[in-house]
Order: sequence, then structure tokens, then C-alpha cells
Amino acid sequence: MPPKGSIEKDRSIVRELVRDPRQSNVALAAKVGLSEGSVRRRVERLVAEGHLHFAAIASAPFMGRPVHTLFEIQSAPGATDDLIEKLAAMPEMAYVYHVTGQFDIIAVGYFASSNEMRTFWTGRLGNLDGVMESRTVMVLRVAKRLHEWARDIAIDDNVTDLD
Amino acid sequence: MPPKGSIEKDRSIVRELVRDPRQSNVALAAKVGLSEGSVRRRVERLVAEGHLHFAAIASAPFMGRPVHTLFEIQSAPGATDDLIEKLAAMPEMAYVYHVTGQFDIIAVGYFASSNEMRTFWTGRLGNLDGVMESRTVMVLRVAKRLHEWARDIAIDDNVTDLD
DNA sequence: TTGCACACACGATTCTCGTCGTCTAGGCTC
DNA sequence: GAGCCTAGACGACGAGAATCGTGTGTGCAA
Repeated sequence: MPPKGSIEKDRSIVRELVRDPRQSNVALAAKVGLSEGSVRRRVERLVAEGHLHFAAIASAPFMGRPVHTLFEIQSAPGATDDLIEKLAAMPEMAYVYHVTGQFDIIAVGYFASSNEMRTFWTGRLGNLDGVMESRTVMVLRVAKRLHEWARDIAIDDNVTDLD
Repeated sequence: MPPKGSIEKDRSIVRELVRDPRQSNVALAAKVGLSEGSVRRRVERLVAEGHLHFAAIASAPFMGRPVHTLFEIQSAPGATDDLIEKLAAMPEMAYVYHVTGQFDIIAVGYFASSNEMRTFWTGRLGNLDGVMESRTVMVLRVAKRLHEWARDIAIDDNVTDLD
């Protein structure tokens, strides 16, 4: 087990990488006060454990999918998990959340046109077993998409044993 | 302007990077059929133009924010843009969308505890000017979070002039 | 022709990556 | 408690690879 305070080093590595994902291990090592090799091993471990991951994010409009839609779905009792599986398997879907509230599932997808979205909604989604009710919400503008949200966060010292 | 078909090279670079964000320019160049230098410059340009960006994504629980909440907000007429600005400026917020439907804004945030979320909701969010009604939706499980969604998408040839 | 936008070529510098020796913490036996 | 052993993490280091800046060529349009 990390001998306490080690997790803070991990977090500072993560914060630093969130701030600049493409910096070299050498630069990162200098900032967090470790050697290049140690930083490299820690990053590998953090990625393997799922605490950190790297992504290249494409602009959906640039890739030919300008229509950004959110679906709120109420599922039949007991059907939620199945439904989530099926939604997650659809390539149009980027995010699928199991949530509380009036609806059980929120899913976000990208489409080439409103018409294609409509086809998807009325055809593929509407025909799925277990869909009681669904609503679409069109995303007009993304005001903030901060995969970098962790950057400014001050970490409480007493929160060290989280998964 | 790119002489047509150049945008397809850009897209194949993007797709390839989405598939593996940390591959070297040399490897990428071999796959898309360009030299290392050309790929490097194209990637720089794509990032500068906002069509592509690199991110290191931290696990929110690991960073001490296990509570994942979505807020649906109905704003007073004319107040939406202001409200969006204010929400986007809050460090707890990771995503802020301007949307259609019953609500005008959907915002997603991460909190250290449900209590902190409640404090935020009743205190900071509830006191903002222009908030007519707001609901919280707790995210129980993230079934899919595919920043890599663009990977499998076939691009229509007639969709070349999008921003 | 001139200008411009790309692409390629090619060193110099920097980084990555595997390996090795060291140090420390913890557990075990005596 | 002393001595010993093991596991994990760290730093050091060198070979190989990647990056990065610059210079040159080529196609196209004004």
C-alpha cells in the first residue's frame, strides 16, 4: 500500500496532466519532485487502475455529426440494465447514464442531421423493449466542456481512501 | 482552403488519434500516409482550430469528488445567457449545456459528498438571479463515457463543409 | 513570375523505455 | 529486540526513438 501521502503525489501528477496532457514525463517529474522513471511508472499504474485516462476528443461537427441530442428515458421496471446495455452498444451514443429522478436513463448522442436523429429516435430507440417514455433535448450550445474540471479543485485531506 | 480530400486526411488523423491518443507522430504518419512533419503540423492546426483536443481525464472519485450530479435549470426569460456564464465559471461544474425543452440549461457537476452538493444546490445555485426552477438528477452509474465515440463512425462524403 | 501553402528531408536536441542497484517498510524467526 | 528476508518504490543510466526547427522542392493561383 502507498505509505500515506503517496496518494497526494498521485493526485498532483493527475492534476498536472489534466492541465497539460501532452507534457513529457521529464517536465512532469520536475514539477512533482520525482524522477522521470518514477513518474512514468506512476502514470502507468494510474491508467491501469482507471484513475486517469488519456483521450483525443474530436469535434463532433468536424467529424460530420453536428446534431447533439440528449435523450431522457423512462424504462419499464426491471428493464433498466438491459436497456442501458443496448444503448451503450449503439455507436451514435457517446454517454449513457443511469440516473435518479423522473427518468431512469440519460443518453447523449451525435447525429449527422436532425432528420437522422429523428429516424433514430422514432425507429431504433422507440422500438427497444422496456422504453416506457422518452424525451429528446437538443443541445444548442456547449458553454463548458471541462474535462479539465479537476484542475482547480482543492483536495480535502480527509478524503484519501476513495476509490 | 484545403484542396478537397485534404479534410479526409484530417479526419483520418483525428480518428486515428481518437483510437490511440498517445501514439507517436511517426506511427500516425505511417498509418495515414504522410511524413512525420506533415502530421505534426496538421495535428497542431487541428488543435488550434478546435477540431481536436487532447485531454487527461481524472477519475472524479479518485480526486475526492464521488458525487456526480446533473442539474436541470429553467431560467427566467432573457436571463439564460447570463446564467450560463455564471454556471460555467463555477469550478464544481464540468459541463454546461444550453438546451431546448422544458428546461433551458443542463449542467453537470462533481462534489465531495451529497451534503456538499445539497449546500451548493440550495445555497449557491438557488440564489442565482434568473433561476426559475431547478431539479437535480443524481448519476448512479456511468455506463458509457465515450470520448472515443468518433472511432467507429463512417463519415458521409457529402458532409465536408461543416464547422 | 511571384507568392503561398504544403509536403518532405534531415540533423540536433530531447524524450522514452528497459534495466540495474539501492533504500525503506513490514513481516517473520529466533 | 536483533537479525534477516521480501516486496515495492525510487533514482541512475544508456541505447534507441521521437520531436522539433529549418531548409528545400512542388503544385497552384493570381
